[in-house]
Amino acid sequence: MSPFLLVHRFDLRATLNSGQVFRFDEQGGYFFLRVRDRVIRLRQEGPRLEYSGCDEAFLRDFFQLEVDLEAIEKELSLDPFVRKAMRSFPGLRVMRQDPWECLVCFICSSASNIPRIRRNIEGLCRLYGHPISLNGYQSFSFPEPGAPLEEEAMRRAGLGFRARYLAALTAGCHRGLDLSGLRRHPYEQAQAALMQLPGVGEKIADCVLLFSLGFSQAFPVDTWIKRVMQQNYFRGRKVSNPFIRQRAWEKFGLNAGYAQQYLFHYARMQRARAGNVSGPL
DNA sequence: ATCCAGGGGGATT
DNA sequence: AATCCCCATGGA
Repeated sequence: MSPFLLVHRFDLRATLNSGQVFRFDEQGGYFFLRVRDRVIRLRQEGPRLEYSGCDEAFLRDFFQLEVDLEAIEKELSLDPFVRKAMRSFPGLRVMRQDPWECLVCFICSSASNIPRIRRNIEGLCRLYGHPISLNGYQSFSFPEPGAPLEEEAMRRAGLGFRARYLAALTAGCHRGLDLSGLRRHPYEQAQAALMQLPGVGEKIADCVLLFSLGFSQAFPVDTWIKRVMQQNYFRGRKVSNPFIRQRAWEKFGLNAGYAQQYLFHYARMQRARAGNVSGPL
């Protein structure tokens, strides 16, 4: 019998499916999630979150279970559209991932789509990780920060032009960058530091800032968010990403990242209902 | 600021 | 089967 944790306002399925993580599967009623060098098995029934492969402290941190979503909803509910999105997925949480893993995964996500991102990341783990397993579920660990990522091998694994970025990331002087240390910097500085890395522009930097470094004001603008923002806050006009981010901060302030996550998931779920399950990221 | 390469997948014809 | 479309980054 696995241990369990009582959770409040947490929706495991919505959270995992909200585009923050790629390394998970559902099998036999369980989610199998891979984080760094371990497999974690999870199942939620109402407030009961059953887990194995990790401890309770890990889950509380990883899924940010202490964050008061009700307070965030109260603030964001001034906006009717975000309120609707929030109420559709009340337990969707912004996670706190390992910064290195998050960075590499989102470099892989560049100009791609979810099925391919997942394949590419699995390929990386197969190349540079080691076998890991839990309860018969087998997988590979995530490459360590010092792994000798090699462009040609990654190209053969289907990473495309992202292979060059990843190779440069480990080959260059970038290895000295203390990712976790960025947490203590102001948002703009942390973002600028990430954007110095190969293959990291504004959007991917914001993903890393929001999903792994605790910057709740980060507002990654991808095409889905762009569409939603233009429709709802610019009367359908085409506007540049800087304007979108500016409007997001005016409307959502430090909760912009949460607003982004609900809007993104809501938009994708609506699209899924219309027929297309796996959209671009 | 604007245009475009780049690469593979999905949708469309 | 050929063609169009998509997309974050980076460089012109």
